[in-house]
Amino acid sequence: MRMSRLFSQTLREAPAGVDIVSHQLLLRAGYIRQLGAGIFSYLPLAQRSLTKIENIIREEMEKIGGQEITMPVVHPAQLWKETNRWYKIGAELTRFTDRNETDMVLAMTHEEVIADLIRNEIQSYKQLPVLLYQLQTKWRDEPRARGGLIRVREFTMKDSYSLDKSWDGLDEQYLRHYQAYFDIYHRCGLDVICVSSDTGMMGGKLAHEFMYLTPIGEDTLMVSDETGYRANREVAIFQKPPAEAEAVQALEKVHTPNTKTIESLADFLNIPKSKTAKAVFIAATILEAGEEITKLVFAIVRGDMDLNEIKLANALKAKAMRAATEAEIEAVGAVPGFASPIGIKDDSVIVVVDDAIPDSPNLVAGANEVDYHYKNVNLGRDYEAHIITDIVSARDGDTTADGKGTLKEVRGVEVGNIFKLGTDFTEPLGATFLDENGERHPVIMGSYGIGVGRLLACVAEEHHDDNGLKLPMSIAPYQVHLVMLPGGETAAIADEVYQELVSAGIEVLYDDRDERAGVKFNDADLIGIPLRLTLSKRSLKNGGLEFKQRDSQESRIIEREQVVETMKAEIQSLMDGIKATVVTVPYEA
RNA sequence: CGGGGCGUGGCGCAGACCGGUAGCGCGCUUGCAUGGGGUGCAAGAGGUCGCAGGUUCAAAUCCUGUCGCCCCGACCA
Repeated sequence: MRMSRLFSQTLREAPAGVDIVSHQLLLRAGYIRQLGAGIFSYLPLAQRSLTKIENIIREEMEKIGGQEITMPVVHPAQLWKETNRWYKIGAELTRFTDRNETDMVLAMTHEEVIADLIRNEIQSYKQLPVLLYQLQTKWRDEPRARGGLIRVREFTMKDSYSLDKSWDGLDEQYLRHYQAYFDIYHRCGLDVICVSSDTGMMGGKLAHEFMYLTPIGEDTLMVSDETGYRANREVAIFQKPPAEAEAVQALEKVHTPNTKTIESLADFLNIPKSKTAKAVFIAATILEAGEEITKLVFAIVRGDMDLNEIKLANALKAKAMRAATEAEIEAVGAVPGFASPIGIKDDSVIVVVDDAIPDSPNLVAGANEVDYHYKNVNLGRDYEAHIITDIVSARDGDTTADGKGTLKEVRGVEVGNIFKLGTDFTEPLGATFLDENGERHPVIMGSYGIGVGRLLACVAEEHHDDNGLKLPMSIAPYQVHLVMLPGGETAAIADEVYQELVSAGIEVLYDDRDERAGVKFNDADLIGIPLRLTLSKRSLKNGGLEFKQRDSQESRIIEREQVVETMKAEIQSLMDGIKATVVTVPYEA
């Protein structure tokens, strides 16, 4: 490609308010342009990289038996109503009606359509297992897009769906995806870790997320170097520091003016926060006898710990949760700031207690009276719990659940996920098959996603320097950047070299513009093609073309006759280097 | 959805408090010079100041509303 014709311009300065490196560089290097919040156009350079990433994904999907299909972006809402997600999912699912006033949705994922497809296409166990995948546009109306391509509303996703007749079959396909995903990321030059995760809106039995570790990541992960434990904080388990054993004391009301927070309470009474009980009020939407109802939930955790809303939602099997309003809290007789389950008569309130509380005697808790708390509050004697389970978040420095290691808190960007869905979608949609004995069973399903644009953004985060991008050979838009510095015969010779390289099947970005050396070198650095050839009067005098890798300071002269062969070898060598990073990763459930 | 910020040529910004000819840098066009890390000189093109109302003799500037974008939080696979 001649740069004089390339539909792309580099920018000296990044647009205002762009502060994530990948976003800045992809904009400045002319890869992407923004249309709206979380909506981007991909210019030729980005498109070429994305296509390469997609092809890597295709290869790895085909390797594990995947067959590519394409499903629609617009779905009749009927399907989503059948699985209940029409009702469960909030505003991130975009709904509209067509000209006949039929409810429609914009695809945010494709489990419904897959299940619909197979309920019509699959009747027999002989047709299973199957693995279907697509690379397709998703629309998710995120509350807040951010970080350039890190979090967008419209994006291309590789989503695959495994279909099996047995749970063992699902396990196998899940495992194959696990390794295939590592291979995909490694081939793109990205190192990731795999963590246990919540199943969220997907439902299902088990899920893992693939995380690129970076401080700009939106997910908090708990990892242990000693034990290899890795989990999203949403679900991370840990060993809770035990409270000191002591005899149960008599309940005692104390005057505690202006102590609405745990900090102020602990300070006022001069006790550690671990001697207090914190009450958090949540309005949870729960399905009861097929009806959605909103219930007030008292979540009780020890004052030195933080409530984990995902764990709480899972404990309640809640569809949705929000902070309760003061009015709702007061309506059941509790007093915000001084609230606790003690003396609450309203039996519609669900009390969920963290499992550290039963072992923590004589806590200080609210007296449901302004400026008063109780001392020596004990679960069982002073109040009852409907549910006792783990509902607090692990934190940096906590002990692993097995007691053998320490948890470290790191940030990550989720570049992929894998879900064991089981029959969550196939059952409601009636996607069944007949087994060897003529018995009908729901197909067992798995769902696996990779965000393609986000992956590119993460690679850009990982591979850059102060001057610009340094994309890995496997996904760089071009393999060689040929820089012609005008003067004498250089343009004519460079034209020939360009043709020779292209004829040899090498992907070349050829800077044929009448620009100064500084402009060309700076643009080349920004765009980040891995190999650079410079052809100038000086290089010719020195015996040929100057060769430099984007990722290196050194350069050397290559005779013109050797250029094609040398480039082939250099490309191969970089590809071999990437290949060496593609390794088997042991699966840890 | 809560909090904060910002909308002025393609990009980055000033002008606004104190209403009166819309300005700077980069980029773009043309010419001359230059020619190995964003070159110099000169001449140009390009903006109904997000949009809609209002106040005023007069609005980029003041007021009201609205739309959009960014950041933090909530939320989210």
